[in-house]
Amino acid sequence: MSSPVHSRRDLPLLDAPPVERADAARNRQALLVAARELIDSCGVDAVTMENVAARAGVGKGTVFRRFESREGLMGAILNFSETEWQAAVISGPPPLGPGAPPLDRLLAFGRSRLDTTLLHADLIRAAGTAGSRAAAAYSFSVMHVRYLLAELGVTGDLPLLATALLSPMEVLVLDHQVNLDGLSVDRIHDGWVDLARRIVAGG
Amino acid sequence: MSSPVHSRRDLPLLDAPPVERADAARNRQALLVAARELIDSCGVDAVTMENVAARAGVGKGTVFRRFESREGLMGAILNFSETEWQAAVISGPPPLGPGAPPLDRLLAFGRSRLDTTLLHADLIRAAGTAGSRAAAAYSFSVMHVRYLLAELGVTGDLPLLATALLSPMEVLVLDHQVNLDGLSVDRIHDGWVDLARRIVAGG
DNA sequence: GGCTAAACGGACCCCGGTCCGGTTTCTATT
DNA sequence: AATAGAAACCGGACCGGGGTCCGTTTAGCC
Repeated sequence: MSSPVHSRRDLPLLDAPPVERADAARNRQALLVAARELIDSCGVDAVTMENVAARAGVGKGTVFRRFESREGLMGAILNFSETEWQAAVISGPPPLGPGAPPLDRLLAFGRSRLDTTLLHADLIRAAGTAGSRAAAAYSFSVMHVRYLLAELGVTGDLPLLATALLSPMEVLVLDHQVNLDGLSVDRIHDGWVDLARRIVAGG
Repeated sequence: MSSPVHSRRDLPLLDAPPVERADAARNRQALLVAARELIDSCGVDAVTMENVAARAGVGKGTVFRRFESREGLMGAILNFSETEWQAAVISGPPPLGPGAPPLDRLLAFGRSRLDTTLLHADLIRAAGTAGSRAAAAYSFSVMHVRYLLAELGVTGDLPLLATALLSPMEVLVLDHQVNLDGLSVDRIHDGWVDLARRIVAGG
């Protein structure tokens, strides 16, 4: 059935992606680069699956095989940008990073997340479900806020309280407030700080 | 230039919709009915602009002229369902309607909004921007919560606090919690009550 | 070099959205 | 009441883009 000697590929070791073929990996890179360039030069709307494919010199089918859907592609690009931010939260300088008191960290997190969301608004919107939530970014935020709340001695259903702090930062909500209600970013931020204060003070 | 006697149509009286022609109104009705039937029998996904048009016995262009877009059509249908709910909030029996203490009303509002959102989840999602927000439904909710908060003596940026209470009820958030995180509706509700408590207690 | 599993590509389908020439409704006028 | 004219409406051909499919090619392994 099989030889007594196994090459390294024989044990999947439970790695979810069972290794990607070289050409596949090359194309994935090329596609990400092509998409990024398109976004930078012509905006998110110019990112057509056919455009991206053509620019990367591959067929349309390949884009879908690598990224599942347009949203998936956007999600992948977004993830790249967000990783940087996550690093700043995990190991950057205080007060966003570790080293400052929990409350300072929480407030810094709020401001930072607010700015980042607005900065990537187009991308997040285009990434749909794979955008703010589901993707790594969201789980990470929940985890982090939850941790800070615990650190602050807040008791209760922490995951839900974290959601309460995070959901007002959803693109949809922010978009509405900024573009339709005409609220300033500063005011929104102040509101969020107040919300955090009330939640923390609640014990 | 014009006769000294004016028929009633001569003064627009600032009515936004300058009156709809009879056939147009008839088609609008027919289209709404057709769409509703399609949703009830085959689900939201079966609501194709062409399907709806065919079932209503009109051309595709007509659907777009009446409802602007698919999202617009969904929004129109949704609005219909939501009107009922709004009536219950404004003038229904307590504690949801008037007559109960503000806190009771607020909590009843939370539960009711939660259930309603989940009930119409498909529709709200399909209505996109015209769904939970922008549409009448959203502004109404903000206004109502704001009013109840004022009644409860809460001070601060009331519109933002209202948003803080409303944004955890967005379909996107709820969907994620229920379908991905596997949270029960009751737990989400309890969490919301706790959130309301903290916000009100904050003064 | 030969074999298999995976990747490739582009033709194809479906649906949302646009457009414009023909038709219907409404009002004013006789 | 009949009619003329214009504004509004109608329909369906048309377009672009997301997503699927399958016959063909290629990378990786023996």
